[in-house]
Amino acid sequence: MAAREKTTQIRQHIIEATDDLLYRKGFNLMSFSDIANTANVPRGNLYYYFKTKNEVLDAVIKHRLIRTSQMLQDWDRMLPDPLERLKRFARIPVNEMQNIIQYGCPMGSLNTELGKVQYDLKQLSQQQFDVFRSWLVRQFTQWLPHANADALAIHLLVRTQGIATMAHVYEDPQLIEREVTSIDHWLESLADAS
Amino acid sequence: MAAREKTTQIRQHIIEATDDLLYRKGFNLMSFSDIANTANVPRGNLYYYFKTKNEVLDAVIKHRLIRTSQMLQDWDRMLPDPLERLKRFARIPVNEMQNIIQYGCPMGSLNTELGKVQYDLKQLSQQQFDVFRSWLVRQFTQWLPHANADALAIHLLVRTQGIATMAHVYEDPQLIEREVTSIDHWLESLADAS
DNA sequence: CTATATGTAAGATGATCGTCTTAAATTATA
DNA sequence: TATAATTTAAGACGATCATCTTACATATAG
Repeated sequence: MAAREKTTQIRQHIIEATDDLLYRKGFNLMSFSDIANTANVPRGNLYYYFKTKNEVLDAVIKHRLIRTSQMLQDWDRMLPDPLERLKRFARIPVNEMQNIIQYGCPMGSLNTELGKVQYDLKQLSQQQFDVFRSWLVRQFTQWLPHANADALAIHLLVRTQGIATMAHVYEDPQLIEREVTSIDHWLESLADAS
Repeated sequence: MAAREKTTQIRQHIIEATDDLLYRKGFNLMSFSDIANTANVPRGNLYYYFKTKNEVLDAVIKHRLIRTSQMLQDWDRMLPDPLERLKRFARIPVNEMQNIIQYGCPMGSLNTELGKVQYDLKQLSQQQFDVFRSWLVRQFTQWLPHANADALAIHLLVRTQGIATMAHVYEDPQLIEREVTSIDHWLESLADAS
């Protein structure tokens, strides 16, 4: 294999390993040594790929943005109906139940952590929400042209974030089921109202 | 002043200063030196009052529990109607707008932070939610005896936590206003339904 | 007043942090 | 194959962390 290729591959491997580590440990408790161990790269060598810890975070979030965009594109292709797409979004907490109960939402928990002291890094985590927000706005606009699509999108994000936080607090799977069902009913009531 | 009294007073002063610091910095980035500086107590002396950082956290959360209980008792005294009490609860994000936009919810952000790695400390932060949860259940039970009071209480907690998280993400005061109004409408719709 | 308990203040300790240097090993290029 | 560029791997660096010891000051009690 060409060396250039191998380098890119290792870099990608580090990013993906760190993605998981960041979710499970949080940014402040995730050390350079942790990253090196998890990715099976010598600590000194890690510096060759990323000069600072912030650079790793930047790469991980950029990777997340791509992954999310691809997922949403897949949904656009698979699900022709905007309502079905919105319901698919609302089901994320159900599908990711175990992780959410144990670690909360990957986006929400990161933003909450960075937003306190590392204000400069917070805008990075905000971008993760932007991808979902603009996608949700498109779905609502397409579905209900005369509604306030952005307010509806934010409302959905509010409720899913609340579900993740509270499910994490009480480690309660049923809480997720109940609240997601409630979101479904809300979505359906929107159709009736228009 | 008697020495015993003075000691208790200093201890209390440390707790209250740390309460604020914990909220603004988070647990992991709040060092013993930070606590000492904020409370104006020499670092070495701090150890006399609290043997470990976890002990400080324990004291701060116990202090929060008392403060919250007293606040809810005040509401019980001031507001005779359970619906008014629930609306008062829902207005917390409006009253604490600036803090929430800048630092998120003190309870939610702490639980999210501790829940990842320091699982042993997570149950401490969970207690903060228990106080609100049981109080909310009492209000709903009193107001709507035939409803699932716990599910309604959790739903309210979900939405307020979601508001705090998203208002913090987008630093958006209007988001709070809009979502709290939406909660008010939801509460009123419960009265109509029964 | 004296002795004992309580409170204060500074600094030591070892571990770990993010960052950086450097020299050897490997690979690409000519 | 010889030379240059890239990659690897180990360890040094100063800073800061939570924790602990110790010597000293003050207050309490007999």
